Amino acid sequence: MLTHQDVSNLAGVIHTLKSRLADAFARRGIGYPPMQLKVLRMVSRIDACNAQCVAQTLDRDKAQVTRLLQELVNDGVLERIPNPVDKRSQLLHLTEEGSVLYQQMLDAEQEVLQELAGMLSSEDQQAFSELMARMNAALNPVCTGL
Amino acid sequence: MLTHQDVSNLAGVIHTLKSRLADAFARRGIGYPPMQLKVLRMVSRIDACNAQCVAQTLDRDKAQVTRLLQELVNDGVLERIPNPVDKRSQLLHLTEEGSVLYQQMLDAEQEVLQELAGMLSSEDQQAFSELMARMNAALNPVCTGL
DNA sequence: TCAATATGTTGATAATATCAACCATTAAGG
DNA sequence: CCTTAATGGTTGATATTATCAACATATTGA
Repeated sequence: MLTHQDVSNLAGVIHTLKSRLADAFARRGIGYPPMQLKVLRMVSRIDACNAQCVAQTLDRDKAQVTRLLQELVNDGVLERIPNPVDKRSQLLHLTEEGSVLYQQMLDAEQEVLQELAGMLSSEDQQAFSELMARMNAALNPVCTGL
Repeated sequence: MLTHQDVSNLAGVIHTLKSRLADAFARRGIGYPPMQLKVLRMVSRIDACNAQCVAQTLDRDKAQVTRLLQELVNDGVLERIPNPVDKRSQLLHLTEEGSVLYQQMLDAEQEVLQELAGMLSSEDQQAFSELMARMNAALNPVCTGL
């Protein structure tokens, strides 16, 4: 039986992790909010990634994604290159500056993950990992495995 | 070993559940966002609840909580009654109208929880429940058990 | 070709969150 | 007591995340 309490606990965990990630960004002088890490991760992992890919895999509105990408492009973190096979879209990729930033964000994230891992036995970590994969795959098939 | 993927999956689950809860609210004509369910739950569960209690148990900024409560009080969902032992704070409680609304929200939430539960074996549900309780207790000691 | 669809942008606005300044009350220590 | 610090709450300003509708352009498919 699942109860609201389980979901509240889940939300509480995310709430805390997000806030700690923002702190870890701030400590490193990273001037972006946590969402931009998700965006950069998609851009860096998806081959021939365009805005539509980002929106779909993150399950976010395309208008929101447009604006997130615009900020990163304006700042020189991402570049848009014309898509040879579709003039409507552009392919996204990290600039050199963007790669450095992305790595800093990953370091910050790693720090937070370590903290979290330190609170759980390795059995719990294992169970958590498998459960989340199953749950997310069931709820959100598009977003899995990136 | 915990990875970003685990946390991304966790976040994806919450993202989807929140959006489904908003839909379930809309289907019932509930004109409040999901956050207000959290607020009403705290008010209804905490004995002699004031704004400070809500802020602390939800781990939200007190300014945010002030505004959430204000909307509910203006709409007649909540009442503030003077706290006899502290003139700075007021005790919050649901009006009759508020109790009806709260129950509708719980019904909507139950609908979403059923959907989620339908995707998991009862072993997974059990494991999930225990794991979330442990993780949230570790990360966020104040918020547990409400 | 022409209609439907896909990609992306823009405008408007809602929902969630953070921070600092401030007021009134209470608590704590001299 | 009296002063100072801490607590509970409000307000203003702003950032972050999210949603919806309208639009422009390009692609696809009948």
